[in-house]
Amino acid sequence: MLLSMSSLQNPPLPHQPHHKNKSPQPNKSKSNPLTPPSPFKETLHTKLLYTFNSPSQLKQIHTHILKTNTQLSCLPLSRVALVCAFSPEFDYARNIFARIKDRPEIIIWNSCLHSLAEGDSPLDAILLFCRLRQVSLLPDTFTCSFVVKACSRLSENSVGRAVHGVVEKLGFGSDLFLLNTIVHMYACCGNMDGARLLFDKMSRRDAVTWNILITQLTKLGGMEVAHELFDEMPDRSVTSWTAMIAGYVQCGKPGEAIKLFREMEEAGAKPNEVTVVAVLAACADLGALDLGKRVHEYSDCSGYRKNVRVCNTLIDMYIKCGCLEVAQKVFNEMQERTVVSWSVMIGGLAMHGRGEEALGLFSTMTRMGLRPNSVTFIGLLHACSHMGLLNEGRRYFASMTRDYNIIPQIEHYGCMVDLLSRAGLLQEAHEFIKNMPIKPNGVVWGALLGGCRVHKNVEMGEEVIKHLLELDPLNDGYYVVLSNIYAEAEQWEDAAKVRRLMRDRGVKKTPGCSLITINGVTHEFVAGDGDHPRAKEIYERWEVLLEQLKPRGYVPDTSVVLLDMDEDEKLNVLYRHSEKLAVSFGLMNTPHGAPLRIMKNLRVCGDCHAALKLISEISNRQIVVRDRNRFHCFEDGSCSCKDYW
DNA sequence: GTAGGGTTAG
Repeated sequence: MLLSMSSLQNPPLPHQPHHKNKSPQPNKSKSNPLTPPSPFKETLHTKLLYTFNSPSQLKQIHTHILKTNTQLSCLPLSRVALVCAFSPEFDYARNIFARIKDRPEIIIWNSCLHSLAEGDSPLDAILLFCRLRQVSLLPDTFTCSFVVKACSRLSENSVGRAVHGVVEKLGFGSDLFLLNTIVHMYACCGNMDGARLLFDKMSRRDAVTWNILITQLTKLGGMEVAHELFDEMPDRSVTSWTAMIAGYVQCGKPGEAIKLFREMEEAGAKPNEVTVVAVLAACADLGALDLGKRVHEYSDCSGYRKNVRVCNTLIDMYIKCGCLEVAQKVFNEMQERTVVSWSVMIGGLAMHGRGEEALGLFSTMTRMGLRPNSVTFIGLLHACSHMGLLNEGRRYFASMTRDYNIIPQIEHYGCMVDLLSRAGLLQEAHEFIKNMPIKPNGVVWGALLGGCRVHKNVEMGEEVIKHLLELDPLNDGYYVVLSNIYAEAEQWEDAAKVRRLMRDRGVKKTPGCSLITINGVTHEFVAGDGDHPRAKEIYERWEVLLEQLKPRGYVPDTSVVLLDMDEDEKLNVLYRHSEKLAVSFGLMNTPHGAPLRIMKNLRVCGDCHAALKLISEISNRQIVVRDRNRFHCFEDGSCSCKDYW
């Protein structure tokens, strides 16, 4: 920061001498009472008053005001301050201000500081503050709060600390508003010790003081300390609850977030728009459709549907809970949409295998003159890779930089590698990675590895795994895919080698786990689950299904089973994959024709995919499965992914 | 005049 601390802390300099020839002489010219108010006067006033950008234009208006004997205070004074603040005409402005009887000068500078602190260059607020100090203008608490705000936005801890010193020196050290702003400033600058020190020292605190500390802690991942403070604070406000809920969502604990939301409801606090956004995000993560729907109704009743962010999160929640049509309905009903609304919808369509519609929405969006951002392109490329839209994907990737000046990030490269790999262009994908201007990460190599499995390229898979094991040697997923590649090539010895490597390194395969919610109760099934209270019934239901599946061409594919065992045992493992158990359970416990919604922690295996397609036909049900990457909507014997996954 | 919110590649 190129700013001298001394300009903040030194005793203020005496007034600089005014330029006499520049000082305005108000009230000298009298307006002629016989002259009718001319339209010119009105126009000049309204037009110039709000359009002047330089001191010379200001002087022109000023002269006019003096000539017409108009009230000086009708000048937009904070604009005068802004225009003159960083020009040699600083004193000219001050001279005008000195003639305004009913308003102390500092108030005018304050409103100027306010807009600078909140605007695009908060640094100017700090510079102006220094200038005011130099000319001995005495700041008030407002002045200080705006400068502190500027420091927060710039993460300028040392300047902030200096301003804090000024605050103490001026005797504002007990102003609660100001101290809250300073606590926030320290926390924003990452100086939690400074924030905590001041917090502990404060003789009075209000909910805002606590909320500031809690919020910043949650942002830094300090959920435990945040929760302690939350428990300790005397008067929790809606913001306190919201900060905690949002914090849990942010750190990947949506279940905790929802637990807290229920506590909040019991405590009788009324969720506001921000709370709703946080809870909906938690519902989206968990696929908690029932609660999501309830929050939706609540938002309707409370008038929160006018809020774009609420709607965007609502759309995202429905998308991630598998209700694409409802999401589209919310999107269509929105009064105002932002680029985020469009991006959410485009990404959502991609996730649901509706690539063409995603592309269509993108073209509607751009036709309407809306500018896509980098996230929009992630959704778009995602749509292309999942539908095998090779040329479209390449075109969009080129277009993002050429037409929109958006520099591709690792995510965009990841999509491109995925696009090429799925399409079978493994060599080109490999070249693409090698030529990337940024270092490829595990996701990028992982996309290529996935392509090697689909297109059964053992050699390339072996090459790719080297990079992956270097980047992330403990990620079980990579070993599993490689082992699958070997198994599919019937290189059993190599598959066994991979399993030994896993064992030696202590890497364990994450067990598959599926969730299904029936009548508000979520049931969890883990692969091979024999412990479920209704395990026997569920297995029996599966056997019945199996007998219906076989005549329709279902042939169990045991190659996906990695374990070293005989064929019968493999079948046993295969038949206890978590999504098969969840579907059997769902069929047993829901009325005919009701759709089944299942959430899975891993990707659906090829065998389950084939089985679920047939089950949707046999049972005449829609089965929506959200796996770790995307949605599969099984209906009438086929899947929305069109088997391209 | 102080605190809190939306989309993101395998």
